[in-house]
Amino acid sequence: MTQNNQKEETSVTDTPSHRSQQAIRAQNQALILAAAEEEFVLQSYRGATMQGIADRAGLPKANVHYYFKNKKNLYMAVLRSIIQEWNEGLVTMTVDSDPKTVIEKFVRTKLHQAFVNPSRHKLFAIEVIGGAPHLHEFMSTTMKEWVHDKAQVMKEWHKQGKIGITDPLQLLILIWATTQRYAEFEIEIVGLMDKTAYDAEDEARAADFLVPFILRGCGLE
Amino acid sequence: MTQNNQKEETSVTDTPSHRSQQAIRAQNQALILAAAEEEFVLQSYRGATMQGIADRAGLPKANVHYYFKNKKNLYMAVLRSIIQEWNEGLVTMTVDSDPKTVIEKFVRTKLHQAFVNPSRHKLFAIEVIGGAPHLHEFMSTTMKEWVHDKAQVMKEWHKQGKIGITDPLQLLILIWATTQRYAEFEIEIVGLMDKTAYDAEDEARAADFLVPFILRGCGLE
DNA sequence: CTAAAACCTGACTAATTGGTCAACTGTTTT
DNA sequence: AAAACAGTTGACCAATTAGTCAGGTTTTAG
Repeated sequence: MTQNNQKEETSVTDTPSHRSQQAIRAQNQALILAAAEEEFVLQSYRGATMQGIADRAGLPKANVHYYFKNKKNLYMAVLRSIIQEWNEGLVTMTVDSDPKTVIEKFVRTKLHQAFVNPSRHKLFAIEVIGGAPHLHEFMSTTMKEWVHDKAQVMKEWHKQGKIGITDPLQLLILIWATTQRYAEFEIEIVGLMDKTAYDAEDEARAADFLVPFILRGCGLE
Repeated sequence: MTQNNQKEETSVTDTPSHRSQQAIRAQNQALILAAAEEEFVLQSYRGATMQGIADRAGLPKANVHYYFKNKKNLYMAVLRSIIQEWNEGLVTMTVDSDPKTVIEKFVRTKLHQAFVNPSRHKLFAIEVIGGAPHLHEFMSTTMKEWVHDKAQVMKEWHKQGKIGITDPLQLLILIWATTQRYAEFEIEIVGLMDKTAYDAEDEARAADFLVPFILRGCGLE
């Protein structure tokens, strides 16, 4: 498509002639962020075009620039919303918690996030695979603290004989890998299942496999 | 960098004044493929530039076009070499095999490949995450056949009570996810270990964790 | 030795695309 | 009501980059 600033489709809800500027801002920003998320996943940073994002959002390109100064800015905004979700998926885990309960909850939470919002996980993965140039700060602060904290707890569990894992970091890596995989490799997995998209039971099927598998792996149950 | 066709660095081995055309072709193609692999991983398809690949290979851009007609062609050539490695990592697995031995071998092989050649795994992952537009054929033929074949074997194992897994596809997904993760998320994992690169023992550490964990998960040992 | 074939490359071009801007419309405030 | 402010947008520009090509050099075959 050539540089073409046509507005092809007004937003889903037919726009009333009077909208508060608050509402306009919020709606348009959300619209653009969602469009950008999809576009960045599909085309990755350099491949995504501002025009493409604008088209997907149903807005002219110049309007996208009005809300997000430039491409990098928009990309960072998308990443920020992903990090926010990551923070919400955290499970409370103390020395006194029951390992089995906590691990099961953690696996189910992460798996649910993966099925509900695969695009975000894909984008996060692409960023990390490409060297995480925009996530260094997050990974070396928030994430590292959380990991070290939880590793400490799990080491204590092991000392108390509650769990058969000596290297908690490896376990965290495994849990992330196995849960997020369903989002990241959606196309492959769905293809191997001879479908074109996950159906309603696939999350449950994955959970029913993963939870007992991981608990057995940890020497629980 | 502006469009600049300078040759900055002759290839590693000081070029003898006489080289057979066979040798020239082989060496340059290999040089370009390796450079392209790195560049495509770091910048992803659209972000990678022919100039960047040429620079990395130490050749002028026009020379890259001489060996690989165009960018897509070069990208496909890189993918083809990745698929080739995938095919080499296959483990023979029949109904009469010992599940424990086979699974351990499979995990170790995949893990080794991940540590030895992380770039390829990263590129493969980026391709799949982005919807596998160039891998459809491979995934719907070679890969699918292999998976269905192995799933059949594992189902038979389960029937004979040799293994505690009812859904072999889920197990394959888990093994791929956990082994390849060390390549794909190298930066994250290395960062969480407070290093800048894997050291000599990291592959062994991962194997020592993964192999028993997965075997326990399968109800073996 | 010579002609053909293969290889090499600097300079150029056409297309794409991030970003700007000035003029405009609609909303809020006083 | 009218000034000030926020949102909208088509048209434009400068930078980047895939791909071409003509004329060169080196290797090979006869």
